[in-house]
Amino acid sequence: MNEQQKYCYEYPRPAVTTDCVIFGFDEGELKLLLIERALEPFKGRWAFPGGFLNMNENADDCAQRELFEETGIENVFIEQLYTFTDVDRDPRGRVVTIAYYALVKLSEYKVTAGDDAKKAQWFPLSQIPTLAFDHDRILRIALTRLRGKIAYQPIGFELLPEKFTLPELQNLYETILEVQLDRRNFRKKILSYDLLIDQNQSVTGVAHKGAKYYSFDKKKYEELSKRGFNFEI
Amino acid sequence: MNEQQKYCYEYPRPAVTTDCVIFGFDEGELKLLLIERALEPFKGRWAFPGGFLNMNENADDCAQRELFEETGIENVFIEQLYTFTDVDRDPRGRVVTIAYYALVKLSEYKVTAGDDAKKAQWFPLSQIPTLAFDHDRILRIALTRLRGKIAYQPIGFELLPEKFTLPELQNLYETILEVQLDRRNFRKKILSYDLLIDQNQSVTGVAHKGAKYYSFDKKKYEELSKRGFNFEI
DNA sequence: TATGTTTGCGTAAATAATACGCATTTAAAA
DNA sequence: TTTTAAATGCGTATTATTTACGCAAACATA
Repeated sequence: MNEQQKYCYEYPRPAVTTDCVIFGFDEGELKLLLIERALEPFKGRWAFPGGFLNMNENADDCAQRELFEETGIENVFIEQLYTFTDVDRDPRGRVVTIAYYALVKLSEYKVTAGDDAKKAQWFPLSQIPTLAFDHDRILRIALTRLRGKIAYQPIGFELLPEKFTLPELQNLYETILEVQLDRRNFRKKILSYDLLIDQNQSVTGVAHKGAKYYSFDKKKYEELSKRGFNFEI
Repeated sequence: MNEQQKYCYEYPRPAVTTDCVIFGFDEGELKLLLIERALEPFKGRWAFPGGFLNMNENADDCAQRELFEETGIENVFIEQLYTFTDVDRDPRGRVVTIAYYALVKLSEYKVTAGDDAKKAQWFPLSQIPTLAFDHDRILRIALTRLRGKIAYQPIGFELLPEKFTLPELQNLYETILEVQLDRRNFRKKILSYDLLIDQNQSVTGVAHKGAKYYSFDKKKYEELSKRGFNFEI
C-alpha cells in the first residue's frame, strides 16, 4: 500500500487546466496572442493557449508546455495571474483554470498562421475578437495586473529587443500604461536607476536615426531586487 | 445527452482544495489562526483551515465555507493569494491548493480551544510552530502579500474595532509593516485622505486616556477606489 | 497639585516630481 | 549641398511631497 492509497480521499474532482495570456510589444503597439479553437465547445472562436494539467507536472510547467506546444514560444518569464473557478465557466463540466501571463518580445515570435490543428495569431489590443469561455474576464484582469506591475518593476524590458533606445523604452511604458511621459524626465529617471548598460559602440548601421542603444542590466536588477529595491516609473 | 457528456474529456485529475491564511491583530501583535490536524497525514501538526472544493461552489465560497466550518469565522473579506501545484506537496496524492488570505478583527474571534474534531488557535507570528504540508511556504507568501498590500490599500481597518484611535491605527501599520512611523506625520497623512470619521461625541468613558475615536468611511473609500485612487501610507 | 504620557498643531529642511528651455545631432526634403 | 523637421541630450527653475522635530494642551495617575 503506497502513501497515496493509504490516505486517499475520493471525491468528485474538477478538471484543472492552465491558460496563458501572452502580451507582445511591436512598433508602439501591445498585442495579444490567441489560438483559434479547432474543437467544440467554442469551435472557431479565439482563446488563450492552454490545456490540461498533467499529473507529473506543476502548473508553471504545464503553462510553459502548453504554450510551446500551441505556439512554439518557449523559455519565457511567466507569472501566475489568478485562478478561475466559477462553476459554469466551461460547458464541458467543472473546470478550474490557473491563468498565467507572460511577456515576450514579439519580434522573436512572428507566429505564422496555422500549423496542423491550431491557428495562432497576434491581435492588437484594440482589435480583440470575442473570446471563448470567460477569457474576456481573464484578459481584463491580466491587463490590470500588467499595468500595475510594470509601474514598479522593470518587466517591460522583456518586451524589447536586447538592445533598445530610450524612446523605444518610453514608448513601451506609454503604450502599456496609456499615459504620456515627458521625454526628458523619463530619461533622467530611468538612467538614475543605473540599470541600463550603454551599448552604443557595439551597434552600428542600424535603422534608427543615430540613436543611442542600451541594454538592461538584469544581474544588477536582481541584486537590488533582493534587497527590496523599488523601481518606480 | 447534456453539455457535459457531449464534450467530456476524461483525464486523471488532481484534487482541488482551498486553504485560508487568517491574520488577526490584537494588542500590538499580529496573529495567525491555525488548526490542529486530527487526521493523517501530519496528524497533530498545525495547518491552515481549508478543505476540498465541492462541485457546486467556486473557490471563494469554498474558502469561506471551510473557514466557517472549522473556526466559526464568517463574512470576512478574503482574497485569493496564490495557487500551489507542486506534484508532491501532499502525500495523499496530487492536490492543488488555491490559497486565500483574510484579515479579521481578532477581538471578535476569540477562538475557544477545541470543538469536536479540530482545535483552532491563534499564534503570534513570532511563535508559529512547524506547519503541515507546504504551509510554511504559503505563510511566507501571504505575509509578503499582506505587507505589500497594506502599504497602499486601507485593508488595515478590517483589523481594528469599528471605533479606534489614531495611535491604534498607527500601531497596526507599524506591526504589520515592521517599521516605525512618526506619530505626527502619520496623523497628518492619514487625516489628509479624509477617510476617517470623527467619533468623539459618541464614545464616552472608554478605557483610553482622553483619546479621540475615529471610524473608517468605507463608502467614501470605495468611491475613491473605483476612480483609481491610491491610498499610500 | 505635581508628573509622565498622549494628543494635536505647526514649521523648517530635505528630497522628489514636474515643466520646460535650448543647443546638438541626424535623416530626409528641397 | 543646404535646409528643414524630428529626435537626442543636458540643464535648471518651480512646485509638491516627505521627513524631522519643537512645543502647547489635555488627561490619568500618583
